[in-house]
Amino acid sequence: MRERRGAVTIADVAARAGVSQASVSRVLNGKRSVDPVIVRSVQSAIAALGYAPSVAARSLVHGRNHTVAMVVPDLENPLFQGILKGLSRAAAGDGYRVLVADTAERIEEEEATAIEARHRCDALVLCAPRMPEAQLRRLVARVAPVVVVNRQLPGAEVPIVGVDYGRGIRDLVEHLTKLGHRRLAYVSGPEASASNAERRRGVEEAAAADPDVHIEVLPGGSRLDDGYDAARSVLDARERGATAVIAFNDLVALGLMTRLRELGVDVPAELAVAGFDDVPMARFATPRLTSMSVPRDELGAQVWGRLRTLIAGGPVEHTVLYRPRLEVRESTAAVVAKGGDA
Amino acid sequence: MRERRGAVTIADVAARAGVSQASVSRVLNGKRSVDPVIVRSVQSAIAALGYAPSVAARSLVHGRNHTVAMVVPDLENPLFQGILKGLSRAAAGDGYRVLVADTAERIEEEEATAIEARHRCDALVLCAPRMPEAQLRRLVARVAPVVVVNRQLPGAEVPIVGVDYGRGIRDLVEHLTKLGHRRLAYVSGPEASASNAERRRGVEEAAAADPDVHIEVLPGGSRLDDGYDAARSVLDARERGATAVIAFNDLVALGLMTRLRELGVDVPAELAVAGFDDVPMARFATPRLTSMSVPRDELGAQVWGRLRTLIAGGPVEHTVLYRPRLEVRESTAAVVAKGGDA
DNA sequence: CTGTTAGCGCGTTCAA
DNA sequence: TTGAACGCGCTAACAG
Repeated sequence: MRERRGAVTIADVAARAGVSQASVSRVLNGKRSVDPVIVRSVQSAIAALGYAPSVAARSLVHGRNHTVAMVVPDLENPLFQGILKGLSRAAAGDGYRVLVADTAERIEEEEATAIEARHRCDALVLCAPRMPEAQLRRLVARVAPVVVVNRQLPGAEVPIVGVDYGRGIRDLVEHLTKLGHRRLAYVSGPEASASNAERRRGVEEAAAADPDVHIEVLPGGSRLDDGYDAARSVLDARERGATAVIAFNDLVALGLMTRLRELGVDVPAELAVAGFDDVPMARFATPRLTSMSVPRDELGAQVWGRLRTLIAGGPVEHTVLYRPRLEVRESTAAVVAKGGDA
Repeated sequence: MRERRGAVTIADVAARAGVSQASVSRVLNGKRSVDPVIVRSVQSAIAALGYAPSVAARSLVHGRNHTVAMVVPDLENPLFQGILKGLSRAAAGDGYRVLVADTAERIEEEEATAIEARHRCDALVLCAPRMPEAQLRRLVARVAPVVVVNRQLPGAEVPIVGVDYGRGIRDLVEHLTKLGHRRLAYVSGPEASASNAERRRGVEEAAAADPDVHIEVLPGGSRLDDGYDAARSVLDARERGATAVIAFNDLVALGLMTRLRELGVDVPAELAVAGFDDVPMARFATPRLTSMSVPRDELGAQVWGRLRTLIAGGPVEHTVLYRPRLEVRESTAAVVAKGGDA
């Protein structure tokens, strides 16, 4: 791009090598058989002139960019960061690059951003946890090829790569109930977030599966501050008998633990706390945070695999959901008989 | 891109509106004055056909992509994440998008990656903290327009946006000496890192400025684990009289504090700890981590400003270095008279 | 003010 | 095997 006017073109190479442009093109693309003599002269001409093919011209001819875009609401989110990293590295292996289209949380601009990004790229990765489902369906049909991250979209012709949050939550609840916890609290994530909805479903299923288990849902958020601020309502829940808390994600859990420590609440002795995502910091918290591990980079690699198939004209591959892995650490311990409460 | 063969082109619009392609083009670009009647008919044709201009064709004609690439060694790094975010949002405001070129720590491929990325874009942002200076100089000249992040490059014709690490460290040392600390330790970052070198220079200058102050340099790294592992040597330094530690960055500081807590060393009573970068978690650590705040997003915005000027054919603007701001928190406190040591 | 023409740089027929 | 010619979709001259 921005080939400073007068950049060396294939014509210059052809002239210097004394052959036609077509021959140069063939050498460049290894097409057909070309006389070895010509090959050499072309190659040396290329080297001498420092020629590099014009990406723009190639794109125009092929209708392909070798670029894909990833649409995200917030680059701050560790999950998306991991996916971006995994995606960009995997794609690079196939000569593709990744464009970031950060919508800065403006979900009303998400659709337009996606469409615009699609015009510049061969395919899209859509991370739109809060876009209304109907809108997402329409969008997906319009911008194909596309891979959707972390959302269910029943019946839609689109590959989905994500995390089985429901399953993760159920596994986490099981871990806690095995430790003797019966009354739990779930500090939820952003209201409209699809992955939060899945977690809540997991919470409900877990509660429904065992009549002894009760899970209270508390408002929360997705960041450190949200967890910090949720301490108040968490402690209220504790008054009502809760002995363990599951946070929407690790950031919330870490923020919560910070506040609890300030308030002199001992984790896990007085209250067990668990997070979700297993961010690096989880292992370094005090106490070390029990969490559900999600293979962030691997998700990105899987996304690329699906995308690549689509770009090559292949079929919509099956949805793949990673089952989070329980990482038991210090923040969750067996429930302790508790004195004087109702 | 990937205009499915047979996408609607400007010719279709022209035909439907009963005008020439040139007229359509004019309407599209608001060039010259066009008969309002034609404008309307073209617009309705565009709407009816759902026409969207081909980015590839435009790029070929203009020699511009409206895309810039950011080359980074590691997307995991909070600083680069912040810059990417700030850059991508600022660039979006001018209709530009950002391509990420993650070199996956392979510094030997950095140059090739940068050149390749440059072919797809109108300009480059180079984050190459470990690239040898001579190589960087050559590269910068070759891929212009380009902005360099977080490195000094005396005499080179390139805008630089960065952080004044030396100044930051000196301010931090001053903070500690005011608290009565005289013997400090600096847990350094990656060996070849330019920003680590600047920090070390800051350390030396601070020590040179005050004969009473001694600063010992310890090996370290850039991640949580590195800080955790550095605890051993930090404690050795403490045996030698050090009462305060400055870590390469917050991650290292946080990892270090985790280990210290495990070992029963009280921060800040027995040892003061300070970090650098002021990542969100710093405020939520226990104790809350004193750190030097760096405006990550703002850096990205500044980078875009410089890049935009360059793309528009403007001059190489002055280097801008942000002076980190001291955020005093709980992890640093006044030195306490210490009993029985040498 | 509008239409015609000529490329932008490359890949790809189709003859030779 | 090679080269000439055309077209990808669009914009910028130049006439009219």
